[in-house]
Amino acid sequence: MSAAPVGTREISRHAVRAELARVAFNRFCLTGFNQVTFADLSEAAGVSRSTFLRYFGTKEDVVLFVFDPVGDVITDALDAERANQDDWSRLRNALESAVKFLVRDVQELVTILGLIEQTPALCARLREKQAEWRPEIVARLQKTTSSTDGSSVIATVRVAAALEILWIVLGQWSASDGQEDLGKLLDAAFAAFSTPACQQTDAPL
Amino acid sequence: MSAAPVGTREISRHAVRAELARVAFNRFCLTGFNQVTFADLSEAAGVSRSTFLRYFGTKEDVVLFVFDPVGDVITDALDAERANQDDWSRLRNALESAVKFLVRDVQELVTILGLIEQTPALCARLREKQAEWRPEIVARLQKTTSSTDGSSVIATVRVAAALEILWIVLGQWSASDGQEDLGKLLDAAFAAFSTPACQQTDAPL
DNA sequence: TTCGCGGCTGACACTGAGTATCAGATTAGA
DNA sequence: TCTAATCTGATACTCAGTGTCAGCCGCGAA
Repeated sequence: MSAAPVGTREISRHAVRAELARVAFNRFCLTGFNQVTFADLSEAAGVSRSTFLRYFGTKEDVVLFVFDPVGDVITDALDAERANQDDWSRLRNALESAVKFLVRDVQELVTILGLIEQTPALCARLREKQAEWRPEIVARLQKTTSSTDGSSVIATVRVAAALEILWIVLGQWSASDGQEDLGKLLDAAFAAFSTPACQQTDAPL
Repeated sequence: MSAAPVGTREISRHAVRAELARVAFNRFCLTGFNQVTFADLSEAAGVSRSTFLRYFGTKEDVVLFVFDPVGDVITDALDAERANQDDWSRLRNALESAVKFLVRDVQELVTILGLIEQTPALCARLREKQAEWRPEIVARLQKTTSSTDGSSVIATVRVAAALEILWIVLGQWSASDGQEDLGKLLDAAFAAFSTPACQQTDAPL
């Protein structure tokens, strides 16, 4: 599914990319995203500025390229779901797949999320990626649904809401230093739609 | 509430800003946002590049500054709501205030939304503004609520979902060239949360 | 009216992101 | 081993955005 490196060239490229990102990430955390230039990064990594820029189109991508597969992860998980569940359950479970994919090293993810949170440019770019994922996810959510309607406002809104939950939950989780259980956080977040929406805003939990 | 120009200096500044934006907007629509440079804009407007940049910090703001008051409009509308309504109703009505504020000239707004839609940089910046509004809106939504809980996941999710609806509805509306009724579109969008969330994704409408 | 002050303007210089090109080194694969 | 594709570093370029500075304009006080 997600760009399995097949040729030796691809393997090499993938490895170099990871190493460059690793070196750069330390600099970003140390000095701050905006303060670090491509000249700094290339020097620290021991390659030319040209080469560094060839691996990452923009400075934001140096940090955010790890999120690229998330869109596919969600759509695939949505397909794997048994279709006789309601939209919210399917989305919740798809989101669980997404966070499972992201949480390989807890400490690393917490650090990345912290860096993103305090850097508006990174937040913005991440939102862009999120917007790119949405159409495909909407299509998959509707595909297994009986009637395929042309105007899919409802599905679009639900997917958009679910993707918002993804970042809200990850924010909560990283604020707790990765201690809280992501499954429970997802449940608590989705409760915003299942609870009777009375003026009582708080979760029973 | 929203920056009423008081001194003569403020009035002048406001007027110049509007005129510069007007001239620039034509260029953007004609040539495309990314193709137009500040040099082009300043020449077209008859001022120096320095002056133009003093009125708008970034090229994105030349287009998007009209959305700046929306955050305040929503929070104010939320306060004005009778508190004995449920969260979704209050948010829906607050959003109606927002779209009413935005729709002064239908054709103009449709054009702006079209320009934004086909320019990733503008989408991203608009999302940033949206994220800036959120905390204050969440606070207002909870303020009039009986128990003020510290962890406000539910309220945050609901506000995030509502703000997503804002752009989804505006997108739908501008796709119909401003023909469709925004109130009905809002209702249809919020139905994503009120309908029983069965696998039937489509709106009864 | 004249003076002085604060803000506006244009000109200029500068940093840094991102694009494009090119010659030479390297490597995959026949 | 040979060839062609690819990678690399160097260089030059455009443009966004920041900062500075001297001159100008309008406004209030003397």
